[in-house]
Amino acid sequence: MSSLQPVRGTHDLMFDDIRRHRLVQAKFAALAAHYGYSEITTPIFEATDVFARTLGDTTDIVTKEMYTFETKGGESVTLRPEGTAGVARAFISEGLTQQTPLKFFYHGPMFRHERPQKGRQRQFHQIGAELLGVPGPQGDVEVIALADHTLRELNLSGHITLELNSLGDTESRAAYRAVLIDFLFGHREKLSAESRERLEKNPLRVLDSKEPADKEIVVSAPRFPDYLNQTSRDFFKAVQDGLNNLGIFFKLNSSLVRGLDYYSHTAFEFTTEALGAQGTVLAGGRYDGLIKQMGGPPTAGIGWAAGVERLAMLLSDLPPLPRPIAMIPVGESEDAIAQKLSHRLRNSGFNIDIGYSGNMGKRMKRANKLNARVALIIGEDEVKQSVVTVRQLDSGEQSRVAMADLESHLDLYR
RNA sequence: GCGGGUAUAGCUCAGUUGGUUAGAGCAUCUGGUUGUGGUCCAGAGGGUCGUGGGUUCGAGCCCCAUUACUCGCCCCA
Repeated sequence: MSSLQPVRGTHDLMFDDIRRHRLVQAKFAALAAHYGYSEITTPIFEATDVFARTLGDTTDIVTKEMYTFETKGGESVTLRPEGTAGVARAFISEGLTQQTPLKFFYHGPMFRHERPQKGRQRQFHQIGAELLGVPGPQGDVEVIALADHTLRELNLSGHITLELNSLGDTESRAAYRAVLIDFLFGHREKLSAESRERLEKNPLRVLDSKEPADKEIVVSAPRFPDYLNQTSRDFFKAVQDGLNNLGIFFKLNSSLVRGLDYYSHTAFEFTTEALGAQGTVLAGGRYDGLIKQMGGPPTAGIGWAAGVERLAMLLSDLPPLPRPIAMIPVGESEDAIAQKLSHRLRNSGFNIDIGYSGNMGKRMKRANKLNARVALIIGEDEVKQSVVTVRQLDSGEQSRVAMADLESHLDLYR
């Protein structure tokens, strides 16, 4: 056991792990393109303000989880803890504000300095989609449909449920916040220490406290839906109708609160029981105020992000790896011709594995381990007659094929 | 940041009340087969028992510290 470890909360991804990640990315990328979204890659770090000013001064992400450092020029930069702020920044700095509606999707690493846990790492990966400049509920419906479709495409919809809530517009939220604070203050003494702190920083969070004592109080708390104004109510209704129209099932959850400050109206989470404490697999919402807050023109926005590690853990079987054709020179004198033949076959689209050294037995073992379908054996005899011995590894049958005819003979295994 | 659990071979794990030279399976390598893999047989290599200290005649085992992993809290994808 080596003492050389990757930095806490980071992981090397290889073999099946990275294949799972690729599968998630590839299926999502294909589907997003199908919905008319185009890919965007924003920098992995941004000026610290991009995150600090938008995510909310009181959120844990900003107060204690950001990887922030100073550049040689004295500028404060931060490794991105999430994807939306960067896309919003690009929207403004690339002068795209006249080109709405815009539909973007992305994938890539994110960084948060938290205590690692199952499904939670300091460097982790997200896929996400953002729809900019669509203020109406059809935007919410489309974005949620893309999320739902992505999960279905990954065969995960079975053990995942969609939870839905509305945080209302600014006016509704302010109104509710006021009565909620009022109510909670009345029960201040009975609240848990954590919730008393939440009361100061982010009162809505008290609603999904897991403390039994808190839960008891929360049951009789004023309910968010009752404080939505007519506009917010109509909007939420339209989103629900839209989802019903598409046959997408959801569960209303009035205590669902998104962590980041920039959300309004629709908030949603796809959750599972299968990942312990990290049940949220995909989450998002509407953020109509964000672009303006960052200095752009008022622009509606809605989007979501999903944790690739969490999705990857839920995937069942990976598709099998392609079976290569093993090129096996019998001795050193056949190396050159084997290499030349491999090159020719690779150029015609065949998947060729050529062992780098070892006697024939070793190379056959390697071919077997790689699950090769066919071995191409080239020895002195074969070279003399310009043929190759083609051995089917599953059946053990073998025959000789003229080198010139190899491509057409192997066509089955392309 | 707070709490619980774990740490023995490349991997998964045994290791009795503290007692000789720390084991198994899988994997790797060699040979049986110098032009034929998978199965089989025989053999080999591989360990500062996470790290540092302590108790003891004696520590993989007990105690303390520390690090990593892991699960939960907080928070979040």
